[in-house]
Amino acid sequence: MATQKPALAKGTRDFGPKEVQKRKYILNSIESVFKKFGFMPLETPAMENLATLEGKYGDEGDKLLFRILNSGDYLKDLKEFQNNTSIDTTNLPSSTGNVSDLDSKAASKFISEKGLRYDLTVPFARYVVMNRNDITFPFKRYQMQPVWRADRPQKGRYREFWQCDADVVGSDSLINEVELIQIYYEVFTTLGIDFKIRVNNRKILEGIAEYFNCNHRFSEFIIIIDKLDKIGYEGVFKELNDAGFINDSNRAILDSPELGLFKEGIQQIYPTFESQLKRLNSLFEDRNSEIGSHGVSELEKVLKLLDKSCKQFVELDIFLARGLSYYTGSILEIVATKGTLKSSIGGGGRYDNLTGIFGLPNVSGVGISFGLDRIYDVMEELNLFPNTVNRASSTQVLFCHFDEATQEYCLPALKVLRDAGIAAEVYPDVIRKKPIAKQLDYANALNIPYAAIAGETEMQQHVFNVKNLQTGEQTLIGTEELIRLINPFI
RNA sequence: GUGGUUUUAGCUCAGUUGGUUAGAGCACCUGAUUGUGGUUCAGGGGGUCGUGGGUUCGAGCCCCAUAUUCCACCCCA
Repeated sequence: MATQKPALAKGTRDFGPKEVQKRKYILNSIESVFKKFGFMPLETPAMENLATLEGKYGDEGDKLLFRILNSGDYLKDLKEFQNNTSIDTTNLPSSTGNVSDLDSKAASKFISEKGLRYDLTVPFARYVVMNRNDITFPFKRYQMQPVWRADRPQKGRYREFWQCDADVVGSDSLINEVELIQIYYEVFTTLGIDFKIRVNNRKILEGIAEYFNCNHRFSEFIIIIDKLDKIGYEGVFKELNDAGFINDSNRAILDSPELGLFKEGIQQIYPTFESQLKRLNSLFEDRNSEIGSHGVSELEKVLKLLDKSCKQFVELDIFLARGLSYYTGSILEIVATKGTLKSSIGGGGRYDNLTGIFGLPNVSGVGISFGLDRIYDVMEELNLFPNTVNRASSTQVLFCHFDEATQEYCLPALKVLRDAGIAAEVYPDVIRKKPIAKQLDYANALNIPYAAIAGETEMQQHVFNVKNLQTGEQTLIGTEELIRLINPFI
């Protein structure tokens, strides 16, 4: 049989012992903060029905869904369609009943019914609707699981990556926004990451669109406006023009540097959040933009409730438009301020209508997400992992021996150490040639700090020759002393 | 989805205008050293040059296709 060359699927990675150790450190840090704020765990399946996933993430998102081929004879329905029997073809792009007239998107409806989850929020909304009678609202849940996107991999972008989400559904209160920002603050402070939280409100964006008379093509307009800090005023104006947004009714405003005021000017001219929001509000009042004013008052309330230490990391970005199409209120985005990763390491917002799609209207939700893999990349680049998690093995002591007799002599001591809560192991094989050198090599490779060497003489004296592998010091001590050496507090 | 880039030993990478048997460092194994590692010295094993085609007397090098890596755009964690 020909051997095949082992390889990973595109955009996926293995995590060796060291990586897992460090990823768990991040996960544990996040989870403990989630718990402290009263969130409860949830896990959902890797795959969902495509009907659950499709249409929730916009057209771009639909393209990035990983679709699962139906099991069994997955061409069966397609053949039936070809034979034009019982399938309703009215909603399909091709109603000719001819397979060759179908495009891939239409054909996929016949051969794929399930997909891998794209995020954790939509499966959560699905769960809430299905379990509405058993859930006590407001429901606070956290969820830490992998998600999949059929994206082209690049820096900070993978096809399989983990999200750590905390969401509250069934509560309109802006206290939730405040608490979620506090969670961000606590987690990133604990991990030692320099960050800033960019905040905005979807209603402010809608107010801005109204201000420029562009609310008829809201998201398109906002996506262009959002690029202001990237491509500048001229770039935005050109893109708006190319997209046909500029007309006689708004040419004057867009042409004026007032557009620049929003991004380039507003933070300089108005140094505090309060003054920025006030200025924004007066613009909205000029236009009678009720929704814009509403967004301003929501943000004002959130900022008012936020404690000082937290607030210094918050930055108002009135053009921040996160892609997910389901946000209706607050919008949050986290970026690391040091390191080379420019894209966000977390994000979130409020969504009022997500459960409505599944038949449970009037339940408002708000949530945040941590991007585990990007957080890992930032911490790795900036060397932020503590030394204790940089070790692959947690073993403290390796018992080294020369033959069967001395190996057996180690076993009772090994058990005593483990019973005392100390991670310890015995080298499993008996080595005839240079046994100690081999076993010390093993301990070094695994960064094990102590070696307990048992030879003929040690066995007779009921002791071990305990070697500190960092300093090279050796002492002859018994099991009890060995325990105290490793953990003086027992 | 668009554009560019990468792939040669376990790892990181050299490899001249196409020309004998494809190299280095690290790692690994053996010995100097039969109870002591991270230092030194000597020796050793290991590669269908991503894969499949093509051009050529001859291909790691040129051409085509494909996979993959990384990067930018789009979009996003």
